[in-house]
Order: sequence, then C-alpha cells, then structure tokens
Amino acid sequence: MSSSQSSPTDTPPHSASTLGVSSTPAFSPLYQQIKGLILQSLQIGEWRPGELIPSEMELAARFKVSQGTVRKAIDELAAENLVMRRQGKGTFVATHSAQQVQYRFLKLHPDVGDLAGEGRAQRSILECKRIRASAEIARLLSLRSGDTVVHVRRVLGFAGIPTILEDIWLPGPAFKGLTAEQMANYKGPTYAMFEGDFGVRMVRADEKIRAVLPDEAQAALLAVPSVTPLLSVERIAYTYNDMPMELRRGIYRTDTHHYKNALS
Amino acid sequence: MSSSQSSPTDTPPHSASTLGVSSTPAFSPLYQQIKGLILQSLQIGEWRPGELIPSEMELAARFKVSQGTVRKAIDELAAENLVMRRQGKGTFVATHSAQQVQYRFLKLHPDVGDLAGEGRAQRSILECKRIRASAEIARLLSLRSGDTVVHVRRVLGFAGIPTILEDIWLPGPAFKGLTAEQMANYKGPTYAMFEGDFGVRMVRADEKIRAVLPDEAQAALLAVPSVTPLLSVERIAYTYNDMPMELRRGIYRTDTHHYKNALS
DNA sequence: CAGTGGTCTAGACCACACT
DNA sequence: GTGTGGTCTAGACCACTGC
Repeated sequence: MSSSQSSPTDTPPHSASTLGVSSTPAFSPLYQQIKGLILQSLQIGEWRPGELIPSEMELAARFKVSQGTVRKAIDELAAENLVMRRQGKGTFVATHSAQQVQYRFLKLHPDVGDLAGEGRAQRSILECKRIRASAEIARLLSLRSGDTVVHVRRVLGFAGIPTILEDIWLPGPAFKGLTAEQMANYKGPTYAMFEGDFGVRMVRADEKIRAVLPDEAQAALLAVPSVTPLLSVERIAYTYNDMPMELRRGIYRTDTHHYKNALS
Repeated sequence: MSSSQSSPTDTPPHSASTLGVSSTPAFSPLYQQIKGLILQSLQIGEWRPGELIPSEMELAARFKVSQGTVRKAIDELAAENLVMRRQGKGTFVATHSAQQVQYRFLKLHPDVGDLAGEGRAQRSILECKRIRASAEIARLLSLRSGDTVVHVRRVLGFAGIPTILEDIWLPGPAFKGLTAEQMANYKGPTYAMFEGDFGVRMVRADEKIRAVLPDEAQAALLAVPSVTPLLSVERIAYTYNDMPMELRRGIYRTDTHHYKNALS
C-alpha cells in the first residue's frame, strides 16, 4: 500500500499524524512515521540494548512499506546513535556496553597516550543516598521540589591520581535499589550499568563548562592546592523522548588531561 | 551506464580508485567517488561559498550516474556542513556568512539571554604581525620551523566586558596581506572574512580545553584578578582535505558565560 | 508554469557473516 | 548457501520556490 501511485482505495500517503485543524499542516514523511514507530518499540523495550532488531524486510512487511522507507528511518536512528548497523549481521540496539562506543560521553583525555592505555578509571564512591531534591536539582531534572532523588558522589582516578570529582543526581523511582557497591563494582561504563540494571538508556547529553577554583572540601578530595584551576562540567543526560534522567556536576583536573571536543 | 545489470561492455561498477596490487581491495562505492569529485570542485573553487551548485540531475548527467547516487553523495556533504540544501531552490556551497550557521564554532554562550541578544562582540586587535613560526606552532600547523605565519592577538568583549583573549596563527602565504584593520572592521564572523578575502574556508576544528590561571599580562588584558580561573581553549581549524589552516589559543572568562557542548 | 530538492517504490546485484 | 545490510538504478509523484 501507500505508494503515491497506488490504487485510489489505498490509505493516503503522507498522512499527517496531527489531524484536525492546525495552522501548519504538519506534513510528516512516511519514513519519519516509521522512525517514530521504531522509536516507540525501543522505548517500551520491545528490543533491549545490544539485541538484534528485526531485519529491514521484516519491518517493511510489518509496517506495510517498502524496504527503502524502513532503511531511511533506520539510517536516521543510526545517525543518532540509537541503533548500530552491521553489514551481514543485522541492526542492533545501541548500548554503552559496546566496545566501540564505550565512554563516548567522557571527553577528558590524557595529554599523552590514549584512554585505553590508562588501564581504566578507579572509582571510589564517597556517598550514595536517597534525598529530597532541592528546587534547583528538581528543575534541572524536570521533577518537583522534594521528590526523591539518588545522590552519588564519587572520585575517579587515572593511573592512581584522583582526577574527577563528581556529584550525580538520579530520579529516585527509576533507580530504586541503586547501591554504592553497584556503582563501585560494575565492570564497564556507569551508563552500561544503568542500562543493564535499571533499563535506563542515556541517548544524549548537554554540558556546560566553566573554569572554577575548588572549595576546601573539593581540593582535599582531589588532593590539589586550593588555588588550582579546575574544569567544572555540568551535564544533563537524556533518555528517549528528551526526558532528563541524570544531572551530573563534575570538576576535572586538567594538568595531565584535557577536555577534547570536535567542532563540525 | 554503470548499473550492475547493464551490458557487459559497460565500465565495471564499484571500480576501486586504487588499481594495482593492494593488500585491501580498497572497495569504494560509486557515491563515495562522486562525493570525492564534488569535493574536488569545492576545493578548486569551481563554485564559491554561498553559490548554487548544479542540480542533482545535472551532476548525474555529468558523472554518468543516476540521480539517486548523486543524492547520496550530496547527503553526506550536507551532513558534514560542506553544502546546504534548500528545497525548491537548490544546493548551495556552505558559508560562514549564512545567517543560520553564523558563529557555529563559537561555543561560549551567555548564562542568561542568547547570542543574538548581545548585539555582537566588540573586537580590539592588539597585534597583527608576520613572524617566523616556532617549532611548536609549526608542528601544529603542519609547517616547517621558521616558516612565515601571521600572528594576531585580539580581545573580544560582550556587552562592554572583555571576555575572550585570543592568539591566532595563520600560514603566511595563504593570508598574504591580512591587516589589523581587516580583522577589526569586517562585519560578521572572522571565518566569513577568511572565505571572502582569502578563499580559505574552515570546515571543521578540534579543541582542547583546560582550566588555567592567567599570567599578569593576560589578567590585565581581561581586567580580572590574577587568581581568576579561566577556560583555555586551543583550536586547530581545518580546511578541505584536513589541512590545518589556523591555530587559535584563547582564554575565556566564564563568570557570565559558559562553554556549551552537546553530546550525542 | 517549470525546476528544484524530497519521498517512495521495486528490483537487481554486491559485500559480508554465519552455518 | 542463506540471510543480512549496502549500493545502484529507474521512474513516479510530492512539496517548495520563483517566474
């Protein structure tokens, strides 16, 4: 069905999702609608991170469109790092566990050597408590003041040197049961643990970066003089549907590392 | 020609550009080869920034491929911000002058309000001299030690407050004739001036970011106490073919602004 | 109106991975 | 070999722009 040159009894093509009166017709291409449907399946967990999704032919049959239309929908999802294609094997739900995209949100790189050469970060969890969200934290996470959030404070070290001090706030309900042990002992990226243990997949994030001086407590935890300039990074990470699911405030030492960014 | 099911006298499809012996066959899809050809035309200036390039049908005829193949090539160029498509009008060579992408390399945003609300940065050029490149500058610009480079030092102010102190190094030959007046008086982004006056188009850049304390001279120029933490941003900007064409070292005040980054 | 990019389809064949 | 994603083509029609 649904080709523009099909029989007149077919469902009209390009049917906009928003019917009724609207100042803009809200024209939406078929492949965008298909993309939306696939996105829904990802959201509800029909296929879990790392799993194979149905082949393009199968999806085309399910949605009653041509393979090319499904292809274009998946192309966009792949461009947004929501799925990963592998020729000859299939299309997989993206996961932070995948070797090739591990730590893709960590932009702090050692000045010499590469990330892999550092063994891996040592994590020490200083705190992991359920608290009530302040007005500010609540606003940034789209919660209400006083809602329960999990607050984690940790230090990450590279090559034995404490380098990152981070405070993390997570919505309480979605992360019920999160423990300090879990944060400390999980092998691999924290976001991979969030996927596996809580079914929360972070798909994008925004960061605001500043230069700051640490307060006494921060300086002590990073073992630096109190006049050391440090990088302040505030991150809001989002899951599907642009829903904020993590607030992270970190301060980074940048004497042996730097924040690397590609502009294009 | 060139379809896989065409007559046997046709040019073979998927002809790799690297003939002869090679450990990897270096298979290159047709559309990638077309993309390369279009890229060449952009490089040699067959179409200048802001200009309309030939229609997909014309290019398909020129290269003897189908419109779909040209389309896929242009799709990738558009994704890399090298060209811009406008339905009903055509495909244009991207330019830093275009309103919608002005200052796309400037990631420092005011904490309140938006970039447009600030009027526009005031530029004061402190220096604009031809010098010989140090070993370090030469290495970062892929030049030889002692080659001529243009060194510019300037302060950018927002709302009357000096906010950015920048040193810029440019390869001498490509920027012959660049003057302080030009740097100061050009309306619009500096990179737009580079395009218009020198035919150098920056297409991407890498940045390394650190937190630093200013030396006395820097503190004076930014009118801040010498213990103010500042953001140090080292940028290498590239033109076509990944050729480095600018080294920029800036220090940013981040008391009223922040460096904004989107992770995905 | 004609010309542009944008969408959709159908079919063929290629490169790759598993079995 | 079979099945996957990847490439390429050809043709039709849609949406937008400007004459």
